[in-house]
Amino acid sequence: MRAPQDPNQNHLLAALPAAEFERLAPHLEPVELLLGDVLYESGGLLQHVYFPTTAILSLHYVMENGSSSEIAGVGNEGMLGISLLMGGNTTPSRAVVQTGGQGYRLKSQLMLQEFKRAGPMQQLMLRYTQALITQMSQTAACNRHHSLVQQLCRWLLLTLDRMPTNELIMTQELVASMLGVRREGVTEAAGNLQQAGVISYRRGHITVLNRSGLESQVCECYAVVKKEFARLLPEATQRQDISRQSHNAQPDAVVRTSSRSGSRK
Amino acid sequence: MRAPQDPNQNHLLAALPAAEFERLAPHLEPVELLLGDVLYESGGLLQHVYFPTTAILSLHYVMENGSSSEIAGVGNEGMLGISLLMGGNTTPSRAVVQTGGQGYRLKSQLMLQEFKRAGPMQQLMLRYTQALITQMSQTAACNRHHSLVQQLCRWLLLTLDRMPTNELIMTQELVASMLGVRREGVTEAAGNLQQAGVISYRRGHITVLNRSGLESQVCECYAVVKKEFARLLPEATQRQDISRQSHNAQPDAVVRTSSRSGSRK
DNA sequence: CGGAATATGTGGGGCAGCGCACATAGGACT
DNA sequence: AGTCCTATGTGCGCTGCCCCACATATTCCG
Repeated sequence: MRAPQDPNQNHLLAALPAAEFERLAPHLEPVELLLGDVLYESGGLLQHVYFPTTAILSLHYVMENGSSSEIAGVGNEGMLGISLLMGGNTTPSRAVVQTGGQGYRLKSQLMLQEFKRAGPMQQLMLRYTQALITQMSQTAACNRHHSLVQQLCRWLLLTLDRMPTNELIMTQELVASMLGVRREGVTEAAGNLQQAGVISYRRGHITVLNRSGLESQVCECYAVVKKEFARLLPEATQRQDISRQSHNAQPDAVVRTSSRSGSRK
Repeated sequence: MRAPQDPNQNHLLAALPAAEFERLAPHLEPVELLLGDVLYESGGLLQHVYFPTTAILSLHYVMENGSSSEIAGVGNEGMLGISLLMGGNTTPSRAVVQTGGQGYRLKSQLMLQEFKRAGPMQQLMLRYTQALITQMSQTAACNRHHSLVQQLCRWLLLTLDRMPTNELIMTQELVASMLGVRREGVTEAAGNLQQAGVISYRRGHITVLNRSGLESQVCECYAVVKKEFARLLPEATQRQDISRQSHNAQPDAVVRTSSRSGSRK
């Protein structure tokens, strides 16, 4: 149904030296990730870690009163499940699929084994962790100091960077829950951007028409995060045209994630 | 001038197995940390990591427009300089002394060496990193969803837990810059708490009179962070009365931190 | 003891985002 | 074509926090 994927589409996997990659490749299990799938529940056990290729995942904090905010996003530049490596077997945050697509998953056990070799994989994961921390910190400060429009621009740009196209499949309601604001607020902010000719949207679709328009309105937070990623993960940031040939370009069987409890609402 | 300190006053150091502790102990350098000292500048090189005993440190993000927010605090339960271990040689955040006191520092080189043994120290530090991430995430969500008073309570409780007394040496101006809000906002919020008999303050001093009063007004974020610390670092959370006897209870020479550029404003 | 510096109190006006209650419109399904 | 569900637009009053300006109080220090 979908185009076959390649592990090298994930920048972290692509950045691994051949030896490490070979060791893991047979265990990388291609998965189809559907919008709204809940990959980790807050406090739940981590059975797998995920390497998105075309999908985008999102780490959320859900508050007692039901409102929530995105803490960080994970696309093809990263991995979901860092807290496994940090030694907790559970995450305190919830992980959901923000943009449907594909990815690979790996059993926690195997990932942990590889990490504990204290080799290139560990190096890479630690640097990725640092980048993630930067993203979270910046989000915290941005939540405090910047306007909704600025934050929307930041979020759009970060998402756009993880997408092959410039069209997001995304309702304003969903965007609102990412940013932790009211839906009406997003309607208004998106309206502004549309009037300015920067984006256009219709029922569940947002198309970015003019990227530099976003960049002119975004707060500094976007650039800070991008720069830190580039600094910490140069191998994973640059294009990987010259990288390894695909291994299992034709995945044997695509596994669907089981828990789809969050598909609606 | 001050009471001599003991490395075991820092919970992370106290949680180290004897072998690791012995290896590091000779290199732990006692330092006096003064209110306002800047230990790391954003983007600067990390020369040392710090283990506070009686001091409290604070990680800040400073925005382009000059406003700032605390991202996380580090007291005797933790260590400053995690990003060294994650592989960046620099921090993106600024670290300042929030409450004057004592601590130990260790040359980055040595810390890194110990970390790379992939032994108990690495385990401990990774778990601490996870706890720190939780704190940052919770801060991000809290900034979005909770009121100033709630956040003030959270901040007071977290700080109190790191203090031997219940009196903070702290102006409202400083608290405001921690929370990333206006000074007047803090005045108002603190006024509420004072009227409720929960705290009392005078020019630069805040005394907590009724801890449970704070707990009744605080948002969930406080408990979440505490719980996660307890889960991840049980050795470092429980009392350490039974731990090792002090090694250099009488520090040979107390070093003062050099960069004191931030002592005022 | 008197003055300067700093910390805190107070008030007015403004605005961004909230909560609520609807009105409208797009798209899917029959 | 009609129906229903969901997504989006809009208006209102409200509140929390902002910005600015200034009044007072405390402490330090010469």
